[in-house]
Amino acid sequence: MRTGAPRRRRTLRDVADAVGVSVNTVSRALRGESGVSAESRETIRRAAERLGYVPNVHARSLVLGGPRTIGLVITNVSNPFYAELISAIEQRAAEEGYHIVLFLSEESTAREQAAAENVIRSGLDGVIVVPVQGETNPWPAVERAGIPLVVVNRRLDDLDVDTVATDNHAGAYAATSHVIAQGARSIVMLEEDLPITTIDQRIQGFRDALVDASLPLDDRQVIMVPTRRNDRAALPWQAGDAYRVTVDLLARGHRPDGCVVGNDYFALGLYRALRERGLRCPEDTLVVGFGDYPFAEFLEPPLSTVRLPAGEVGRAAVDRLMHRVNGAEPRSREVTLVPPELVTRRSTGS
Amino acid sequence: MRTGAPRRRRTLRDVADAVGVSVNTVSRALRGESGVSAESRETIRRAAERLGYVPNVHARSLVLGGPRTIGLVITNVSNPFYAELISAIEQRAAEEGYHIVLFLSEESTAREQAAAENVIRSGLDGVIVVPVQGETNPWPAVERAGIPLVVVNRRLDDLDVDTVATDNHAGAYAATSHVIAQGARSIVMLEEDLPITTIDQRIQGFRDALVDASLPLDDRQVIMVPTRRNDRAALPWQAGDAYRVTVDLLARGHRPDGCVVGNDYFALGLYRALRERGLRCPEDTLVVGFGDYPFAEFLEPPLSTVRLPAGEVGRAAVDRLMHRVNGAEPRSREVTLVPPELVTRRSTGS
DNA sequence: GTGAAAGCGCTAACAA
DNA sequence: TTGTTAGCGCTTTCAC
Repeated sequence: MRTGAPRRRRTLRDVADAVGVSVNTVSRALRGESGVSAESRETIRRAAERLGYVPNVHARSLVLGGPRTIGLVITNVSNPFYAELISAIEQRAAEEGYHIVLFLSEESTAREQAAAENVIRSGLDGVIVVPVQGETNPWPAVERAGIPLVVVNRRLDDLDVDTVATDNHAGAYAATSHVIAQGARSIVMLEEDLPITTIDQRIQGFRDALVDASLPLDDRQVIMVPTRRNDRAALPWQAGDAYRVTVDLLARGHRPDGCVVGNDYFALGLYRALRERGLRCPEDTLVVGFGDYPFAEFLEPPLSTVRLPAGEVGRAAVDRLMHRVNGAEPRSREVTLVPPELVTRRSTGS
Repeated sequence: MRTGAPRRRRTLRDVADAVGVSVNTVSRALRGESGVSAESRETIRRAAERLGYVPNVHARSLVLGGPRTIGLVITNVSNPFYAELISAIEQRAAEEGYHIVLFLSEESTAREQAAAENVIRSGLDGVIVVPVQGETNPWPAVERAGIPLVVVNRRLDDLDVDTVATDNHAGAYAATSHVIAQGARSIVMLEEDLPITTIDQRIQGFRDALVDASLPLDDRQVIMVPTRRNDRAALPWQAGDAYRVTVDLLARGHRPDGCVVGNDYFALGLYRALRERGLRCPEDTLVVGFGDYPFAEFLEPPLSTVRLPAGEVGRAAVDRLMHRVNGAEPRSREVTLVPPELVTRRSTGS
């Protein structure tokens, strides 16, 4: 039980006064610099301890230059893609001597807005962001505040900004072409119902592959799985929602012989729905996922999927940001597109 | 192509001199405060822009008090448990007005050491850490530097420190008792070969459950899956390694009728090994996992598993840390144990 | 070995 | 509306 007013934080001055030496001496003593008698050093140390002296980082940073810090604004950590992305970014940034301040937007524009404000207020040296792409776009303001920005994994078309992303169109095109090559003719695509460029581009890749193969294209072939990202932080519902959508599809009499799904969680739900209807994969329906999540290879049947280059994307984003943080040309925005890789397994008959 | 020496960073002073007003006026103009004529404001803005003036955060922080920041040192983001933990911690910390600086140790003592040094150097307000528990333990030094510390998910027995963890013993005990209740008599446990308390305690829980059920206990019932965390950041090898270990086990003629595995990835490998041998789950062998990873419910058969309270643990850790950061009793360490929850599904015959 | 003084770049009181 | 004066808490000359 401590009493009294929440007293002012102790400073070097307080310690100095208590011991009866100068501020300078205390500073050097506490930092272990030479040029202080062993005796006074001890006295000072003890006084500091007793008073509960804690150095003021901001004052020190002002003189010495504080740690360099970049913000990382991610929508969701539970997505294995982002997990790998974070890991790569943290590692590369650490190599460059930068700290990472993590903000989670959870696909909410409000939280994204708050993150952007914090980035500006804290004056971070730069920021890497996976934008929510909702009604609002707080990132131009960050650019205007002079904070270098790199957008990752999604495109911000209304903002002329450095971007590093997966080539989702190519990924979806390759996946779709693959199931066509394996004999599928009636193909559906399942995508999460999020208004983001990532998904737009995948849908386009799907369509282009069908068209290029001279297969008929019907809008109903692209099925949107309602998103729930706004409700929950984690994503465990993804498999369940894909399951329900697929059950519904099958109940209406559809019998696709090929399925391209927007992420590997969806494939889990799809597998279950197919099993329950007595449909076999790959005999009756080929399935290809997106992400190559750690479980994909161990499903029954092992899941063909588009492996996303999360590590590469992350490292490229840091490199790009470092470039600008270190004062390189203020105006030369570029878009880096990293190609994904199709991994074929038994779910597509390989 | 820019020439000349890497010139000093611009300050308010520079802008003020350029325009011919006082530093103060520039400050207020740039911050959009009232009490500056629209005219000079524009002039000042333009001059600042032209000179490439960027405010010095450290100086501002010194005056205003910078953002409060806590460090979060995690071993691995690819583990869904940690993903949820990070999410919960970030959210709760944000509510309290704190930023999160993320350090990834990847189960490497070297990186953990570096993280600890950075925490001290940066003078963070506090730190939440999942310790590596290797040869070295850099955390006492952090405590000594006066930085409040909360250990999460593992116990640091040689350090008297606030700890928030899952009750792993209880989880393993419950899981094991459950498969016993479901009829298993010859039970094995698969655990990752990491020298951490988490795993020690689970093994103990497993043993205690067997003993309490008067079942024979043999050291070979606990099978260690070699870890590879030191090589790779992500964890996609976990399923594969568990697979190999299980194949080996079955090849040696063992036929356990119950398996308790240390994480749900292991269950994936186990499932495959059983399938290949023509063993059925749950008919021939009951399986229970740890983690309730997002895919667990959608495996075939759906996986019984111990759901870990990652969110609760994370929030409790932040609360505990806030307590100390806000200057509460310096010496009253406590260990909070959050109970996990057994989720029974068809893999144990439910 | 120690202290006095200056200054890091900014904001805030108070004058003018 | 603007400028002057004081710090914020620390490190760093440079005397003594």
